[in-house]
Amino acid sequence: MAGKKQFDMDTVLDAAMIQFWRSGYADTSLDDLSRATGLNRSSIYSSLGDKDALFLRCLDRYATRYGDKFDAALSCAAEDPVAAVRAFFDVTLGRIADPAVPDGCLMAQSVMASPALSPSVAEHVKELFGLQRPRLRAALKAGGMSDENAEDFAVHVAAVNQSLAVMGRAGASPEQLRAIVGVTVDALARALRPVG
Amino acid sequence: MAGKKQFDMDTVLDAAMIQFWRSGYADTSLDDLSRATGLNRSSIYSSLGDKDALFLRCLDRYATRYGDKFDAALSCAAEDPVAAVRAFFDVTLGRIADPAVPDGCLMAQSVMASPALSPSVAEHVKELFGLQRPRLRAALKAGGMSDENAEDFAVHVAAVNQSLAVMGRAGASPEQLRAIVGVTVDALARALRPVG
DNA sequence: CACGTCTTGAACTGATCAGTCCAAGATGGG
DNA sequence: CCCATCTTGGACTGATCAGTTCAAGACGTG
Repeated sequence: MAGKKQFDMDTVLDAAMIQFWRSGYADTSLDDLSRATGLNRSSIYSSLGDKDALFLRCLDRYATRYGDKFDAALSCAAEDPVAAVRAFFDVTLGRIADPAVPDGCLMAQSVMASPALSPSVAEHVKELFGLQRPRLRAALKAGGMSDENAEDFAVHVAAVNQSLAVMGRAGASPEQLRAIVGVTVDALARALRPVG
Repeated sequence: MAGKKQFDMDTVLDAAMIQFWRSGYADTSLDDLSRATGLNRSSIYSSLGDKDALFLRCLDRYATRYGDKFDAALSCAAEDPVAAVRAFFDVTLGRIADPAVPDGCLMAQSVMASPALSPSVAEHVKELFGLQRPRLRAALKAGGMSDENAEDFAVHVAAVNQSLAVMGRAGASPEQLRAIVGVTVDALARALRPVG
């Protein structure tokens, strides 16, 4: 049973991340994590640290995985900023539609639950959550938007993107989610047109 | 110490509601509720039922209180739908700015945490949460919007309104929250203008 | 003033929580 | 083949959870 690690770290971290994602920090017990990962409690502690440390690793994993996808979606912003934002939203819509992964958004629900988290974890959550806005602002400026408009649209798009997870968990249909982003994309296209 | 009720029901329900609102269902213990309301555990049980029953009463109280404010804000939609939606958002912005009341939104965070709630409570949360969209749709149609546009804007405005609570809890400034709604209000004004 | 009724406070129950500890045993180097 | 090393499983700890029970005692009625 021992002598060599009996598990694949990536598989285990994915399982833990999905567990936190589905149930949130407060409603995920170490028994849940043990069941989800297939690891015993002492293995979790010796390999991954305590619950807070594991949660932080899952948050970082989530932020990196989807952050990379968001960056890729926005990479064409200089040529076609509207298509870039559309692709940005598609990352979230695709994630919501993916049956292999829970509804909702680990970042959004962690932010909402932040008063119940330990202060250092709550701080980290807000930092990761705050990465979205500058990412969008840079893309919109690269797409030729004025500083002021880019600032406003960046925070608006970040807010709408985040709202998709909440609306999805509330039972909104894919069509309704598309309508939500449609209004924003139309407004962006209008704002980017040379003359108002 | 007894013979007559020692407390005011409205005061107690407000205190319980704010406790759930601040910390969420999972992270509010009966000891927390007892401390917040000033009532003993057995008084809570005899007067208000168990934790789920009390939570449902707090949800209804929240939905009614702010639902009435949203209705009042939208009451001028037939004459000036843009001003009505602006007033609608102002209800939420005012609530976020109110220091007497927690950040966030009891409905939004309960929806996000719904997989951890008992099924019947989760159902009720989604029902209450879903009241926002028809309210907005009716107002926009009264303001002269086409059925299709009213449908799309209703779900968009509901999503953006909900996102304000998340963004506020994540640390967004009042100016950023105003920028988020500004994009939506501008898009609405544009959509309502007689000729595109 | 006496008694039935009802609220209240505190102790209690069994379950579950995060975290610790240690013996059992598998592994790989010598 | 043997032994040091490390993972693993399961038992354990003390704290906290939701919910129950019951005696103490304050009120209103007669």
